[in-house]
Amino acid sequence: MRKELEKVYDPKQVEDRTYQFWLDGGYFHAKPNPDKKPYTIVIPPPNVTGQLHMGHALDETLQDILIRWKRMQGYEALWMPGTDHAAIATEAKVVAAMKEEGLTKEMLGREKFLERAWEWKEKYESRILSQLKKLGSSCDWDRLRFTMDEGCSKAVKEVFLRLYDKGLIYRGERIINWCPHCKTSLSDAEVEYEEKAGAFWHIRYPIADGSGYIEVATTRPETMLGDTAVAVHPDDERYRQLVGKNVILPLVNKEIPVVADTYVEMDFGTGVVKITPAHDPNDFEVGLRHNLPVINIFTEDAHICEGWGKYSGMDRNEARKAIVADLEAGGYLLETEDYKHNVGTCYRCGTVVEPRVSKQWFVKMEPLAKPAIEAVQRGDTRFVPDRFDKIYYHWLEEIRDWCISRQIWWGHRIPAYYCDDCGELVVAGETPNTCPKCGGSHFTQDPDTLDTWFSSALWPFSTLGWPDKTPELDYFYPTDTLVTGYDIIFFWVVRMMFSGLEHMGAAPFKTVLIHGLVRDAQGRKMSKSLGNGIDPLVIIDQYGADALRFMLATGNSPGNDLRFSEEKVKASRNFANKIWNATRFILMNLPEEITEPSLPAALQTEDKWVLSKYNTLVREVTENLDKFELGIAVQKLYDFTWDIYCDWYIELTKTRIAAGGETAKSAQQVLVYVMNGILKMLHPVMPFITEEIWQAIPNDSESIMVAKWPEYREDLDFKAEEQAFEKIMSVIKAVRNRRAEMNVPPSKKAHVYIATAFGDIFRSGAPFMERLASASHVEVAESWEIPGAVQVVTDAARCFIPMDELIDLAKETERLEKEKKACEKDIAMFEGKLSNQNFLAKAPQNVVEAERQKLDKLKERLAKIEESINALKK
RNA sequence: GGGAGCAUAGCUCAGCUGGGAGAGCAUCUGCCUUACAAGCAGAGGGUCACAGGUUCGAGCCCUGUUGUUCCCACCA
Repeated sequence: MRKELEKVYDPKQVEDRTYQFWLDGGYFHAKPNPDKKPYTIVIPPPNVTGQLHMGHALDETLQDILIRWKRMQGYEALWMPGTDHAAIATEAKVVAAMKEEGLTKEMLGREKFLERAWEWKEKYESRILSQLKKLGSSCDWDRLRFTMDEGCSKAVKEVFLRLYDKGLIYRGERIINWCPHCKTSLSDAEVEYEEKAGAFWHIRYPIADGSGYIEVATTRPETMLGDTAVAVHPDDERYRQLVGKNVILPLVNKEIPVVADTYVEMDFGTGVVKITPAHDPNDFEVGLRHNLPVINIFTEDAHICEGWGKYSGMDRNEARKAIVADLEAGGYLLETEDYKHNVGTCYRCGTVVEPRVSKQWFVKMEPLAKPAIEAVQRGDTRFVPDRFDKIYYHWLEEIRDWCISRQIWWGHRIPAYYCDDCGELVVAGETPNTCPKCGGSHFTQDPDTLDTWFSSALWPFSTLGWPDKTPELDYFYPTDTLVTGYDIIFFWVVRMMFSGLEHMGAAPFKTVLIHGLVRDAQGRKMSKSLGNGIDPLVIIDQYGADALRFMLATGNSPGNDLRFSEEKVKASRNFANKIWNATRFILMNLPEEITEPSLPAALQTEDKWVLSKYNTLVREVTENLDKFELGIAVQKLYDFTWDIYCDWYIELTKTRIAAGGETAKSAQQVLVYVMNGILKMLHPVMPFITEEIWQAIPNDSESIMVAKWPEYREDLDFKAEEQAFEKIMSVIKAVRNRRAEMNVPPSKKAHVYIATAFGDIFRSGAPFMERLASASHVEVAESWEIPGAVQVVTDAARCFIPMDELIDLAKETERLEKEKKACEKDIAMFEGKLSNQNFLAKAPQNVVEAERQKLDKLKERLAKIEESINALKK
């Protein structure tokens, strides 16, 4: 007995059960298989801090579409899953949670803190994994990884040692970006610049010899405590005589020199810059050039250090106010102008970053960046859309050394050790036994951890077992497609590229498919602070995962942002229901003997029409997917399924099914065959409903997941039948149109007389016209003379519908005259084109031929309209 | 300061290598036609931002302009 389907598709009754069915079947698992070609995607590992948001939903949907499609095409398709420890973000969350209990990191100590962090990880990792499963993601869960698991940690350590040995990792005192809230250094990529309203304070610095003063303009008066010079441009006539003299630093009452440096722009501000090497990256450089002292005035949380009198202990904002007030009181403040400027903020917490001089670990980027640029230039890796390669190049060309050490506890600890006796630095995989310098035997490990992106950079090979030589690494690397948003090209894509090239000798992926951001209905970025985020799980609960996935995949093109709209989800849900009901129709009276999707020996015209259309669809959808045009592929599937298959073909089969016998059976076979193919092609986008239906109709595999992707078949190319059947369709459409214009209800049937040169085609199509064009009876002849009938004209036929009571002869003539005019206008356009010698000479032959055919059809139609007008006049 | 994207129906967006402008939603009309009212059959609605150019032919290619969004950049 076949399964009965409910009247309305209910995702809730299907999704979890179906997902479990797939897990039980082991369909997600991939392993090295010499008989198959590999296809690999590594997941951008979601952070263990968070939960699934719409951006993830989009990212995972695209990946799942690709991986399911390739799996069906016969590839050994591996989707490598995992999560990211998200160093700073997670640590901040754990600290915040501890704060509620009145605890701090220091109170707990490193070890206890890490225990808590691991507990956090377990809890939130399992949450996000279950959310990924709700979406239908077909990840190989047996291979689940975590950036801090044993294997990934081993890879991280190995990479650090290798780069250090090559001289590509070094430790140095530099000015770096410091987040006073997270209390750690940040890399350049982790700083976001925001335009903020500020002020430009003009301050008088008296010249030490009493000869007057010099006017300095600054946006950061509070840092003046750390000033160690004032700089002017060497060519600046105004200040030339002051270079080499000293000025007195107000409030501090200390003499500092005036130096000349080309860094200063003469025509900006006053042309005089105060130099604070400890708290500004440019000033730091100037300081190096002029051998200026570096005076750090801030604590790690951006409060003024001890030793600055009443300012000590103030945070930087309080200090600014106090210092400005004191400058004013002392007569040093000349002017305050409003000023907008870019301020660096921490990408995790939004706090204004404080440049700070400190000892950090760095990766030397130039030698790594070069091969990464070349790999894309060579075409080893391709961005889709390709405009992103410019962004990629630009960033790598401008790249500065990467600060990789972080002053937090949650993360990979830096494998560097310092001798307790002599301070000697030893970089090693584990604590050294003896100091190579002094022979001491006690060491302290560097307290810092690595940038979270240091481990994600290795993700495409660390997850496959590197540094060990595993069969997986050999088989699945390089991976095929990386799917990610443009917002993390710098953080992640770039770093995976140079890491893969450096350590594996090959770029980590062939294609980088870039998608945009998911925005809200008003086009705003979804964010926590705006509270406009939409929880994918709520949408799944309401409309089903398939509807959400379909919505995310459709009407979207690579690299572009996508606006989330519940309306579109509803439309997708309706589509799911449409397929569901089409299946119910198939099953309603499907004979038991049809047990597999195969075509009947004898095909009728409409069968060939639908099969030929279907065949084209197969070819196009596959081509679109090959080109990563997922949105277009999905749109075509939608159009075919709804319009061609449901609205036309199913309706056409009804007369045959009602008739019963062989004709019914063959229609049902075609119905099953085409539905089978539609389901396969829709499966990557709508995995749940397609599996559920697959199990209910005749199929050829135990799960649609492992069904074979449809292929184009020469023998299903029926161009002639397509054209023939479209003649019938045009008449049906024209009659419907006419009736609708006249407000004739479908229940009012009418005779239709068809005058045509294609008698056979129309005679065979008569039953369809009866059913679909409300014809009580159809008669076909070469010509008819039926006075007073409503006339409908296509290029292939004239139709007469005797509805005397409805017809207004004058109006009918007027309408036909209008049609005639429109037709003549079109003809004139094509004739113009086809009489243009240039067009004939230069346009491709097939285009000319196509235009000629269109013209011929129009002429046919015009002739028929004229006949009809003449008939009316009689 | 440099770079990029976008501008197409009332709204949200497709439109593949240039060949007579599309979808969903919304609006209007008529239908409970035994798969589906989450549906069916129809209709209206567009100077494809603007100005030039290339071409037999431009929504698509080139140049410029305007509007808008974003990325990058050390003008204190």
